[in-house]
Amino acid sequence: MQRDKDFLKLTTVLFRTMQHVEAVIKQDIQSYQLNTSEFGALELLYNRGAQPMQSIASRTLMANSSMTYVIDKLESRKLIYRKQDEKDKRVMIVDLTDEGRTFFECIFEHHIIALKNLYGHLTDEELTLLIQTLKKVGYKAKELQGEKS
Amino acid sequence: MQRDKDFLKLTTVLFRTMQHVEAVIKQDIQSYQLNTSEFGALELLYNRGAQPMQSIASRTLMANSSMTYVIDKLESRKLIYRKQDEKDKRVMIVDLTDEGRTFFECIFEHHIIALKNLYGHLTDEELTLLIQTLKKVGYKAKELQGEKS
DNA sequence: ACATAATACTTCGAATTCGAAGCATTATAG
DNA sequence: CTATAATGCTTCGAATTCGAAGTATTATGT
Repeated sequence: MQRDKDFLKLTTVLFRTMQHVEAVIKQDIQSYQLNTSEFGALELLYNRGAQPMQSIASRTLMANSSMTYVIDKLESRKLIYRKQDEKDKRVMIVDLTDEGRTFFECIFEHHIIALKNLYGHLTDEELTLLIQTLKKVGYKAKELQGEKS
Repeated sequence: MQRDKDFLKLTTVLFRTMQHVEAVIKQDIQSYQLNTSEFGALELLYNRGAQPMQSIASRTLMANSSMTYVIDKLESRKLIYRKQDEKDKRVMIVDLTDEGRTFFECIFEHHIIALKNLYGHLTDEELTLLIQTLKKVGYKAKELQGEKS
């Protein structure tokens, strides 16, 4: 059946494309001495303000335990800081330092240029439709995730 | 600029979707006691026959050193075997054992069903266009990869 | 109010991936 | 033909990620 073959094809193309896209983005982000997880955390804090660990982890789709590792590294570079929540002492609030904010603003412009190089050849229609269809696949995948065998 | 925002959006959607898709596919493949790298190697050997290490690594987009690790594990389970190339003694040829071939045939059908659940709600047009546009992005990313900052 | 459960984060050990260095073999330059 | 370079694979150590267990705090049921 042709459709079955297309499903296999899509899987292959998805993995291959992601591999290459990740490499390009990683290369860009590495030039700022960050990895993608660290960049993701900074971006989130920059755009949405201070967050509990938990919320950073869930929004960046990482395990809590991994987030501790990522935040530790950013904290040791003074780009962010932790403070205990006043109301709930279990919660650690993470926020950008002034240094971290300045740093992120500086690299973000460069990052946009890298994305333009990567996606700039797509037409508006391709771009819109790609986002839309990927979302559709993503929703279904997320839906399937919760289930058991 | 709207297009810049769409580039950011595409990046987010791409990573999020991949995260979920990978989780679903990993979940399926894990039920056969394999991980995606192992599955990828088996699939390649099944579809294209015996291969040198090198060629498995490059086709699955993995580092040679990682491939040694993956092939070691599959070999210890007797699903594949290594043999030295006659003509060039540096080269190790990898091939499925009979047991490995039977095993892969058995799991492959199940795998297709998992993919149907994942992608089955896409129309033919969406499927075709998604593959096509992803390829376009992938080619560009691959092209950019070779370059230096 | 108190025992129990739930929650938030961290620590720990394991798995997977990579790059650099090492080893053996083959190709190449002179 | 021989020294040197290139190639193919493996070994090693480091980085990153996860899940399970541990700790501290808060919420809940009775």
